[in-house]
Amino acid sequence: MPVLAKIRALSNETRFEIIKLVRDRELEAGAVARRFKMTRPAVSQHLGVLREAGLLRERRAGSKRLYIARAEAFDELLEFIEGYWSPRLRRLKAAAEAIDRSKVKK
Amino acid sequence: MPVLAKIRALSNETRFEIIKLVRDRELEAGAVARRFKMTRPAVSQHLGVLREAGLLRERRAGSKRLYIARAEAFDELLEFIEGYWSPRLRRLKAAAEAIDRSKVKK
DNA sequence: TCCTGTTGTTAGTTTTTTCTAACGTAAAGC
DNA sequence: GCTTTACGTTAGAAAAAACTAACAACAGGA
Repeated sequence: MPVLAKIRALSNETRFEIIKLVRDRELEAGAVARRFKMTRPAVSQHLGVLREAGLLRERRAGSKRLYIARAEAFDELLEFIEGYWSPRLRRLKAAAEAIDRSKVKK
Repeated sequence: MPVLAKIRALSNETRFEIIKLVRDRELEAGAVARRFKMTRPAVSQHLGVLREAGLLRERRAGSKRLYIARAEAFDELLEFIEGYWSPRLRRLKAAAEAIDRSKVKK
């Protein structure tokens, strides 16, 4: 599942809030829906988008469906940003050290 | 500048690619535009969205405009995800240790 | 079996985003 | 001053996303 799909899924305010709700506890679909002003089917679709992007894990218990954030997804996001950013940090650090060396030579 | 605005800005494929282009070097607007199939004004608008969200720094040099990724923005993104995720990790770790202790007692 | 509670799915509308085409601005070179 | 180069901005069309209303599925009792 590509990283961009995860970012896209998080880019909607409702979904962004849902993710906060299910960070460290399972919550049933209805309980999630009750937190928002919009209709329950609308929230259900948002849950579908988050699940499709791999950000949510769905578990069925009787007629209920329980949702919770998927650890792997957030690790992947973290690694992506670190991977994107750290090469630049290394480059800046190397540049700073090169400047230091030239100052010492003077 | 809120984190959600940054995520929204990154959620578009073109903008996602632009950010990669200007990670560790300044690039003029035209050079960025030439990399994409769409018209130059369209890319200019994308640059505007990224700048507005705080992901890009704009510098004027004569009639040219140079863009490069803003370090602070990505640090903020990194901190946000870490801040969102680490409490859960702590909780899971504590739970695992509690189980270990109960096993030892047995 | 019939009814209720819990949920997803689909059709269709509204809203938002993305794009192009045309125009405006400002610096640089002649 | 005139022209060219390098851009941004605006208006409006096209495409995508988000929503509601109506319907379908399915488990769990009475």
